[in-house]
Formats: sequence, C-alpha cells, structure tokens
Amino acid sequence: MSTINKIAELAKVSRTTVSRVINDSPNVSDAARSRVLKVIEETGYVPSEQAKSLRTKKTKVIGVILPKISTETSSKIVSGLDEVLAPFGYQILLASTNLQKEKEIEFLHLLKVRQVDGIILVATNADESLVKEILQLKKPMVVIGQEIPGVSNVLYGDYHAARDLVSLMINKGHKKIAFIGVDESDVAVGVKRKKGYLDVMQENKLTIEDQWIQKGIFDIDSGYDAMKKILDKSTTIPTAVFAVTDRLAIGAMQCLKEKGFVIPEDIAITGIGASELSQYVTPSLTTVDYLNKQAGREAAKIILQSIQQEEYSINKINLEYRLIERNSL
Amino acid sequence: MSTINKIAELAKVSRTTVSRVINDSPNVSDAARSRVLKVIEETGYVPSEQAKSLRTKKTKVIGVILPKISTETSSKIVSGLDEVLAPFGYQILLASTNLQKEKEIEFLHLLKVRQVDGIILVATNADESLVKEILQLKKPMVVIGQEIPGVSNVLYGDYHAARDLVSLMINKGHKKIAFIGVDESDVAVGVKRKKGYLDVMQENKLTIEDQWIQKGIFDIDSGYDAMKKILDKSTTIPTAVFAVTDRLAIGAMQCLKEKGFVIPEDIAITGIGASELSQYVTPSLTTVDYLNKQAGREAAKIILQSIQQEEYSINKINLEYRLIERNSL
DNA sequence: CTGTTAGCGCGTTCAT
DNA sequence: ATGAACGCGCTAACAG
Repeated sequence: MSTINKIAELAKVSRTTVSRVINDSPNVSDAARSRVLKVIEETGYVPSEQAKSLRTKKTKVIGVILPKISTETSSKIVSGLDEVLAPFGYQILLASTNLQKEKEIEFLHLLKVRQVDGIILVATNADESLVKEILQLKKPMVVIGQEIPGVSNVLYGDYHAARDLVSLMINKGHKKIAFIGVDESDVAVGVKRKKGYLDVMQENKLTIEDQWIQKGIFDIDSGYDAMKKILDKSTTIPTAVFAVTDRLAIGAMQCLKEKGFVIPEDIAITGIGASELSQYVTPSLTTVDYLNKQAGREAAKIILQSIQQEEYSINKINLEYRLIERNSL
Repeated sequence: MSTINKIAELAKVSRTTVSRVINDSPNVSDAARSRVLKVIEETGYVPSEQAKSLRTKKTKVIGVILPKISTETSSKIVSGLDEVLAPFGYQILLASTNLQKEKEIEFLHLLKVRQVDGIILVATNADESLVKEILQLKKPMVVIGQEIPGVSNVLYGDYHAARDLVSLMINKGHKKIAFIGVDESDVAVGVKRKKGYLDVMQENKLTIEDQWIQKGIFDIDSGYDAMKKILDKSTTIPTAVFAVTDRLAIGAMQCLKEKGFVIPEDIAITGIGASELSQYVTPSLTTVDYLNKQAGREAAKIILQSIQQEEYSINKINLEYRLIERNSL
C-alpha cells in the first residue's frame, strides 16, 4: 500500500502538492501536476479513507440499526437507503439488535465511536431510556417507524391504516371482528394499530369480546397460536380477524384452514405489510402496503440533508400507504 | 468529544498511561489506574476507533458485497454473517451491486481503501476480470456461491442438488421434463444446475426437446414468461418442469394455473432455494433448502480465522443442502 | 512503573 | 506555485 509520502518522493514534490493534486485545488503548476498524476497512475495509489477521516471528521458512512436483518421490512428499508446513499458515496454500516432492546442503545454508542456521519434507527420501541440516549447523541439521525420527540422521524400511517382496514371490514358487513396484536412497548405496531381498531369499533358501536383480542410476537407461529386462542376461548366466534402484521395474519389463516373454516366466507382476515407472502398465500391476503423502500429513501434524504447543513433541524415525515384488497376479505 | 490527551491531563499522567489503562496492559500503579478510570468515568470518554485503526491497521469491519440487498438469500446470508461476527466485535459494511457486474470490482477497491479487515463477496459470476481482481487484492476474503480458484469459497451443492431433484422427478415417473434456467455467466446457478439436469436426463436416456429449455432472470415474472414459451412452442407438452430457483418455479406455476393445468397432476414442478414463499404457495413447492444462513456463518468463521492467522490459507467449503418434498411434485 | 519520542496517512495554515 | 510544520487521536519502542 503506497502512501502519500511515497508518491511525493517519487514525484519529487512535497506531500502538500500531492494532496493538492488529489483534491484538485488550484496553485499547482502543470509540470508538477502531471508528474504527480503519472506516479499515482503507476503505483495505483489511492488515498486512505482512514487517515482522511481522522482529519476531516467525515467518514462517508451511515450507521443503520435494525431490529433484525433478515426480514422483508428491514431489507426493503436498507435497499431504499442504499439506493439514495450510494450515489453520494456513502456506505452503510449495519448493526442488528436481534430484537434485544438494550442493544439499540449499545449500538448507538458504538456507531458514534466509529464516527459514522449519521445514524438511522429502525426502532421497535419508544422507551424513555432510548429517547434519552437519542437526544444527547449529537449526531445527524433519523428514526424510522416510531415517533420520538426531538429527532427526525419517518413514520408509517399506523393508526389510519388500521382504521381503514377495520372500516373496510365493517363495510363488508362484519360486526364481530377479532384482533391479533403485539406487545405495546412497540408504540407504532402495538399501540397505534390497536387504537385504530378500537376506535373504529367503538364509533360503529360494535362490541368486542375480551377473548377476541390476542397478542403475538411478529412471526407466523404466534399468529397461529393467537387464532387458536380466539377460536377456543371466545363465546361467540368472530366473523373476521384483523391482524396487525401479515405474518400474524398468515399464521391465523393456517389455523383457520386446519380447523376447516373457509376464508373469507366463514371468517375473513386482513393483515398489514404487503409482504410478498401475502400475495401468494391462498386466499391472497387483503393488507396495506407500507412502502418500506420509500421509507428508506426518505430517511436517507433527510440524513443527507442534515449532514450537509450541519444543523440538526428535525423533520417529520408521514409516509403514504396503500390499501390492497384481495381475496381474504 | 474528549480525547486521550484531555484524559491524561485531567488525571495528571501521560497519554501512554491512559492508553495502558484502556487496553489494560500491565505496569500501571493502582493509584494511577484508578485516577485515570475515575476521569474516564466522569468524562464519559471513549477512545476513537478512527484513530485506533490508523495505528493498528485494524478496523473491526468486514465489507460485504451483495448482488442485491433486498432478497431472501442476501438477508439470510448477512444474518448468518452478523451472527458470528458481532460477538467478536466486528461490524458489517454493506455494498450492493444491484446486479451490475462492474460494481463488484469497484466495491472490491472501495472496501480495500476503507481498510476493512476482510471482504465477503456474494458472487453472481466468475468472470476472468473479477477473478483477477480478487487474486491481487491481498486481503482476507471469502467468496460465497461461485467457485473461484485461489481464494476461500463457501459453495452450495448446485450440481448435486439439481441432480437429486431431477432424479426425484424421474423416480416419480416423469420422462418429459422441461428446464427453466438463467444466464450462464452465473456459473453456479446457470451452468452447474443445468448440467445436473442434463446429465441425469442423459443417464436415464431421456430425450429433451429444444423448446423445453428456457431462461429467465431470477424473478417471478420471467418464470411465468419462460413457462409460457415452453407451453406455446413445444411439440410435446412436458409432464414436469425443473426451475433453477423458487421464484422462477413460482412464476411458472402462475402460468400453469392460468392455463388451467393442475399441479402436480397435469404438470409437476420443482424449484431451488426453499424461499419462504415456496412453503405457502398452493400447491406448496418441492425444492431444496440451501441453508443460506449457514453459508453466512461459515464464511464468517473462515474470514475470522484468516484474519487471525495473518496467512491467507484458502479454504473451500461445500455446504449441505436439504431436499424438501412438498406438493408440487 | 512511567513518560518521552515517534510515527500511522492525511489535510491545512502560513510562510516563502 | 510550493513546501515546512503542525495536528487529528491513538499505540508502540525505548529510556529511565
């Protein structure tokens, strides 16, 4: 690996001049410039980002904290991020919490120490401890998926999407609608989507049996289990089920099919997420598309902007979503 | 951001001593150590990885080059990588080529300039230009998915998996088996899997009509198109189709269903990949599971090892695979 | 046990 | 137009 010094030596100039040539600043004689360029060419020299960063305090790296790497949501977001970041020469440094909340804070620090230029956090909670850390981080950052005061956010329309879906079910004539949710430490998915459901039910003066409300943990199996509980424990079997994620919904569908229910005739079902799966299960799932890739793009734009202008303006974006009506309802 | 100098000053010792305390090397008096620790505690000082890297030539970062971020294969591999890398304090720097071959080489350089400790390349071709670059890179590296001489590889059992699948079809009584492949610049998927198919067909003295062999480009739609061509152009309609990826197979299934064929009674079909989709389509798809997460884990182990021992031993691993028999055959 | 002295590879004044 | 000198924050060799 050749260094700037070696180039200077070979080209018989000072390091400074080499540096000038590289960053094509003015005040270099054509003679000197061409000598330097020639040597650079010959040696295949490339300046070390490493050392450059140490001086400039810029790394051209954006840290991304994900709850889990291997999910459709995550990979679409990252894909969207990369799409707008890459053309500007930024790269993505990944950190996965594997759903352990403490790690979100841990990685926040780690990324800061690594001197990333900005941090994008795909959050699964809005706990006080996390909020506190975020606010004192003093780095350009964007939180996706959870509303956190004092920082830029890219948010999904959780409440309204849930409302739309439940309203749609009611319009189709359903009155007995069950709910499969997730833990409420996840404000966006656990609280807001539930509220959307509860509000619409109440506005329509529909009653909800206690056992119609169950919880899962984001995977297909837990959707299955939740559905089983609803079926086993309810006094009245509902005619429709609103699950807060596609996977939960698909698990529920599995359970229903096994028990011999016909979807949507006996029991209708809807999810959220527009996962690829939702399109190919039978019957295809009515769901809402959250445009995760778009979320990534928006977050990237915000972070670039906030890196440039050096001032931490806070930016709140509410993403569009798209209701996809299919055959499960 | 406080620096080591400030800490030294506050603790009334030299930078060296502070450094010693941080890296808990011996030869520090308890008095000095505790003074330093106290100051560190108070100031919340954390050494800059940045500067440390400049000295030690180690960044604790592994560069990962992917053909596309947002695919099940990629995200599982990355997930496997992270699983073994994270506990050792390594992080992943992402680079996506978006299926542009030239970018593979470009990123190889970029990652080197960024001084990553190692590079993992999920390759989609084994072109000469790429091989050449890899060999002169002088960095610990592992290539996943394509066999490249002179570097460590983690390989899927492309040839044998294809053989197994086609053999299985023949055992089930099929004699007229069509094939949906991909471009042959992708040696693993394009060439090896095809060879598995051709060899088994020949060994069983089964003839193949020209039009039974079609190509797609990895996505569902192109599987659909390929199937359409087979149906439209063949003199004899085959009784089974072997697609080299699940997505291709699922696209083909869509086409068959539309045309009124019953799967697997009229025409059977198989894929490769064990995508989540394959499990939930109707009928569920017979496929082989390539254990991508395991591929990531293995690659990570190799790279860690080759970073430690400082010698670039080359390591070839052939991954296990698992045939999953379901209802499409 | 401790501090001094040197760089790692680069960008940046500030003279010349 | 050019280079000397300095410093980014840290580790490491060498004296003491």
